[in-house]
Amino acid sequence: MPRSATRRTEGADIDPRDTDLEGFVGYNLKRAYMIVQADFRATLGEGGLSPRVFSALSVCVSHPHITQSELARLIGIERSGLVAIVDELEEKRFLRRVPVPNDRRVQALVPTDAGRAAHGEAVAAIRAHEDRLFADMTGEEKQTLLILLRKIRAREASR
Amino acid sequence: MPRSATRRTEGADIDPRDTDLEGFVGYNLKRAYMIVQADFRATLGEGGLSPRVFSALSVCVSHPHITQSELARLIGIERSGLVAIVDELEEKRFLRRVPVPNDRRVQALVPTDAGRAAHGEAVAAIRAHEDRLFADMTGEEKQTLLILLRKIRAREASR
DNA sequence: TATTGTTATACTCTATAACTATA
DNA sequence: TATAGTTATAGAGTATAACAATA
Repeated sequence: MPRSATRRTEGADIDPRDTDLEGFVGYNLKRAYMIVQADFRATLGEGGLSPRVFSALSVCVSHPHITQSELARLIGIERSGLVAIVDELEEKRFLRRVPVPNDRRVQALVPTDAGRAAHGEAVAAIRAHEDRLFADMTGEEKQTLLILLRKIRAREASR
Repeated sequence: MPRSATRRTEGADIDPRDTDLEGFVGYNLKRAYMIVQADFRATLGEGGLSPRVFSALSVCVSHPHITQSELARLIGIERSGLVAIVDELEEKRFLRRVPVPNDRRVQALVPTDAGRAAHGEAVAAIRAHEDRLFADMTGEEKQTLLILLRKIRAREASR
């Protein structure tokens, strides 16, 4: 059956592959990202950490006493956008803003015990979520994907 | 110089690789996506098509007389969200909402000559943008990336 | 009853600009 | 003059729920 016969208002047999859209990395990147972040949120649940809040907590755990400006740069957002994130983490008692003696402008971010525990649990949940979501990919494929995504990210460093 | 000596409020020598964050596909996906979509917008400029508007136009050009519901499903957004997109494309005279004889509920989307022309120009600009952005990747790497991203997208079909 | 297009609404994420207090 | 944190604000993008018209 020629496609032209069923093209109008039919749609059921439309092959998404024949749009030039499907050939673009950007489009596929967005669709994949939407799926992963939706599943991330579903995994961590209603009161759970959002992707960006988890990212911030994760860096604070790895780099205690990091400043907000450094953290913002590291996770790729503006300083102003970080305020609400740190507010949320501080309200949850997952970290504290600690004054720094030598420079009274900055406030170092220090994870609490509860923060480290919550981080550990989140990491476990997210590992399970990614294992589930990428179950049809081999370990090598996942590694290749990481390498290629980091290659795109490397473009950002030069800005 | 051991890292512990420079850990506090220094930050200049923090290696982003040593956060567990960097090991997650989701995080790398997001960072890469942010870079690509920002460059997309910069490429198409102020009055230019946004990613989602381009996507909609692209599918309309490939599948003239597609309905809004079909289009929404194809590009992975809600019907309600498509209204503003189609409004914008119709205001720009890039497509028209055309009544369908057999079913007066639906309105088929038909690209205009101007719409097809604008689409062609956008495709050329986006190809150049991706060629530039992924200049350090081989053709094979780009192909691999597309395949892996589509593998993630395949998860969505089962919902 | 179900579907199409639509509106109203809210939420998340991000960015810009301007402020303050420090340096 | 410059920087850290902050506030105010606006703009994308998305989703949910409800509605009228039509099937």
